[in-house]
Amino acid sequence: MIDKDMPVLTMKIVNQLTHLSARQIRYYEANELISPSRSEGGQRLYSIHDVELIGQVKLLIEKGFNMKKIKEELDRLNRSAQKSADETSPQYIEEDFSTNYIKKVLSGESREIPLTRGDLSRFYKQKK
DNA sequence: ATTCTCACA
DNA sequence: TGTGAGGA
Repeated sequence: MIDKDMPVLTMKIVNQLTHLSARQIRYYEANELISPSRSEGGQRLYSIHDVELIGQVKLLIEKGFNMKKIKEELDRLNRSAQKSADETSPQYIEEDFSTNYIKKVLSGESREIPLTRGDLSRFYKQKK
C-alpha cells in the first residue's frame, strides 16, 4: 500500500502528472498552498495528496482566483472534508492499478502521462 | 540528469 | 511565468 501522504514523487513526475511547470508548482508552495517535504539534498518530494492539491489549485486558477482566494477556498474545503477524514485511518491507494501505475512513473517506464485532475481522482479509494 | 535558489539585458 | 546563472 502507498500512503497518500508518503513523499515519494519528484518534481519531474509531478510536472508530468499535473502538466504544470516546476516554476508554477514552486510558486504554489511559496503561497502556502502545498507543503512538500525535502530529501537530504534539499529536493522536494511530493505525496499523492500534494498532487491532488495541486490539481485543485490549477482548477481554481483557471477559474480566475488569485492565490489568496485559493488559499481561503482550499482551507474551507479542507475543514469540511477533514471532519469525516479525521476519524478514519489513513487513506490508501488501491494495490492494483494505481500502485502499478505509480511504480511505472517512478521507474521512468512511463514517459508521457496525459492525466487530468479528473482522471487522477479515479485512482483513489477512500478506505473506511 | 535533475532540481534548487535567486533575480531580471 | 519564463529563463539563465551557479551550485549541489
